[in-house]
Amino acid sequence: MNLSLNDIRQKFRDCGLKSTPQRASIYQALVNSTAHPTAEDLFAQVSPTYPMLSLNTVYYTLTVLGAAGLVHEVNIGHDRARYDANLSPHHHVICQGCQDIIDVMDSRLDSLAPPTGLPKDFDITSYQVAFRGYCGACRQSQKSIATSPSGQHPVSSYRRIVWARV
Amino acid sequence: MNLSLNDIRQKFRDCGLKSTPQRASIYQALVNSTAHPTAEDLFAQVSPTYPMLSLNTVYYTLTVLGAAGLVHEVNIGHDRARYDANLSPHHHVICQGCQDIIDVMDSRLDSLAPPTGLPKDFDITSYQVAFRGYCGACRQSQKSIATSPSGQHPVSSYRRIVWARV
DNA sequence: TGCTACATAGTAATCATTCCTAAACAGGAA
DNA sequence: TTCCTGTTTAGGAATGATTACTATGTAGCA
Repeated sequence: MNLSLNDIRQKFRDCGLKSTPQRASIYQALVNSTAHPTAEDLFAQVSPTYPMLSLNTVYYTLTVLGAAGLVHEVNIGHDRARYDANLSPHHHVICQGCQDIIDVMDSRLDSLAPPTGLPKDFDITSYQVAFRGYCGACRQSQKSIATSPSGQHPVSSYRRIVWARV
Repeated sequence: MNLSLNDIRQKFRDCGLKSTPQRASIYQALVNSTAHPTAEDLFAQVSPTYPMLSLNTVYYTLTVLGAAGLVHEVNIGHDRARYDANLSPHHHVICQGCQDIIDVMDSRLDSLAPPTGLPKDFDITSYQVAFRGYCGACRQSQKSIATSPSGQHPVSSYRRIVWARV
């Protein structure tokens, strides 16, 4: 996207939000990213400019921006929250290896019929398609694990078994 | 579904899993539920029968069953993991009020075209549609908040602002 | 310029989940 | 049937993301 700080100040004003340097920087970092960063990612990105910045503030800012509708939380798992300032309708492709998220804007996905068999009084407000799979790099490393000479399945390391999320 | 403990023992054997009473009970509780319970829910459900059961065991069991492909994790947010033993292809409707999840089996959703604009070497293995909205009960309570005489927006309580997940 | 409510930062608390360890047990071998 | 071995279980401790609390700072309005 690439909004200037001035654009952002204006946007905040339009939404009735106070504009502070920290808040603007956090939002700018998010708007200018397509990587769906975590709170920690944003913190790391903005920290050099605002060394006193608290991770707490990042969380608070994301909450406020979320309530204002400027930011969405992206669900790819229960582990940690990732954020997105892309407000145009879109969907996601998630690599199950590196957990990278790629935006998908495919108009064919924008008009799915509401599902059948729901309780009558259920009110659908939005939907999203999450595609899962493996990016090129992760397919490579998968293959090398599958054919590794040891044949040792990585499951042995206690708990960290990864399975296909649904 | 309603599998007997014997069916389950057989299923475990087929998958090369040891069958223990705890494991079978946890799996049975999950298979017989459509509520997509959390680990804690399952723990609460099985605990009366096995008072010594540890929540730890529930997590370990879910991990093992997941690796065996008998169980899937359902993502509706980053907060806590919910589980599903329904292996037939299906999608979900999530109430943003009570966080209830309803299974949707609508064959029209089972053959979406792969999205355009992906890197060539990305390998899509599955996808899922998540519909969001509000169930009848939650629509009612929403309405009563919106028209409440105080007009107080619930945002005031510090951090717990809930916004539409994407 | 001064006031006031909201924002920030620091620290502490919370809570789901994972890790570690010793004891118990399932399932195959003798 | 009994024994052995590796897996499973339970308990307690640790981790890590997120939230809560609180004092101080500051944006934006009068």
